[in-house]
Amino acid sequence: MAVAGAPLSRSEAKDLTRRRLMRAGFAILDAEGEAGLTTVKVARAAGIAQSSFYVHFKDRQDLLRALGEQAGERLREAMREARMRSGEAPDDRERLRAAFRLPLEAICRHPELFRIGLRARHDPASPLREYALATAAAYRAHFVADLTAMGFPVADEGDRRRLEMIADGVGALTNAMALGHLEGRYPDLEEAVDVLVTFSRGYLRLLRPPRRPFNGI
Amino acid sequence: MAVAGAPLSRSEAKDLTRRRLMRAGFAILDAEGEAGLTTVKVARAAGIAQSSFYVHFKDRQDLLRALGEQAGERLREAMREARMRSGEAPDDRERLRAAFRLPLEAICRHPELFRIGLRARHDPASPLREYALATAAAYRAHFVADLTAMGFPVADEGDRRRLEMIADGVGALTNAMALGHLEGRYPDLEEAVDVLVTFSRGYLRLLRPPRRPFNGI
DNA sequence: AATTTCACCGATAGTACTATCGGTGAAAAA
DNA sequence: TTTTTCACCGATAGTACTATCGGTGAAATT
Repeated sequence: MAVAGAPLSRSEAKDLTRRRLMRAGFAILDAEGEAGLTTVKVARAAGIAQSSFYVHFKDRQDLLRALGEQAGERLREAMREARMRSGEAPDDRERLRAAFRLPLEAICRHPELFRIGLRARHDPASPLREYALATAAAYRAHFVADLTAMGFPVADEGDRRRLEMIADGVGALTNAMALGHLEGRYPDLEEAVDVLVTFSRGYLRLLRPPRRPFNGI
Repeated sequence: MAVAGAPLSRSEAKDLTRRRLMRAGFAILDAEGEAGLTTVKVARAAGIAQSSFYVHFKDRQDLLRALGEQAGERLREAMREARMRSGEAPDDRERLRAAFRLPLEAICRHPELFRIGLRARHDPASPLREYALATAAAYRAHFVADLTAMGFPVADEGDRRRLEMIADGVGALTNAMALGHLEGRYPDLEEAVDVLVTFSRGYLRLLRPPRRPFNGI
């Protein structure tokens, strides 16, 4: 807690208020869904008048847009970092587990962003939808890159599509395991990693010898 | 088209109107999401006055409840039927493919119910949520039963949970493939079946010899 | 034939929210 | 010090929707 009232400049104070609005927006979105996010609620939660909301955002849609953008950025950043770190594992077996564990941990570190994205992805009316789809696409691209680096055959259009489908499947599996963990059904994250490894044995049979050093899945 | 005005009894006419409201409700829910479903729109689409909506449903929530219930019933029924039919295949290989193909086809026969359920499942404020969760649970139970029948080891609590997790994963994979197909990314459903078979090779290694005749996955 | 029932209608009260406007005081600029 | 800027406020017009009410006519019942 602050010792005394900090001497904030005007722009610093405004920035702080905006951040409070964003934080309140995420909390409401997670707890009550998109329909529950009103200018009245978000302003009250941030400690300002409803009308002052419009000092920071053009309208309600503008806030949703900003929330979607930030959520997408943060999740992609977390996923990117997880991918970087999966290369640090000592051996192939641990590297494979890390390639599954780190994204799961990244998701569990931001459960509200994950849930919000999952919801928005399927809602045709959501302004957040485009960001949710972009995040899902980035996730898929991440797995496609990993599998390609590991020597997954991509000779023709059919191979290419199969690769996309498998990457899509790995994403869906990861989401399902993360959701089960967040909902308390799968208390041990390591068991979730086990299951992902089990499924992966199916498609890893398709690999050719790697072209360049193993860097992920 | 009807040759002339059918001589409907009063209760038949009322039933018809109610069905029109339900049909309109599904269409709006699919196209615009839950927030887009208003008594004004659904009544207009069904060709009655907004106030007459309340002759058929207690309130807006009551309609959503009825829609959720019916969507869940229909999807579960379609899935149950698919499961029955997967036993008809000539050999083990075809039986496995049928166990993946038939649920996919069942989903693709009711794309709007599938999308509505997918959305509601993640929305904390949705009255449809309970039905979506029930459908997902039934789906999981279906796969659990199949795997158990095939000889999946269930010695302790850990085995049991792993089985649940794998069933959960198979459901997530099926949904992902169905969604990709409905969105036009995976035009050939047979390729989606291929991918599901590929993933299944991972967990089928865990099987013990089947206790009773193969009846599914 | 007389009476009752009821699906439907238009009108409207009530509610919740969005977005705008003019005013205020303290920070920032002059 | 004087002037300007601007984040914030309360008030409120406007919008969209929910749910109720009394009335109506044709079907159903008597």
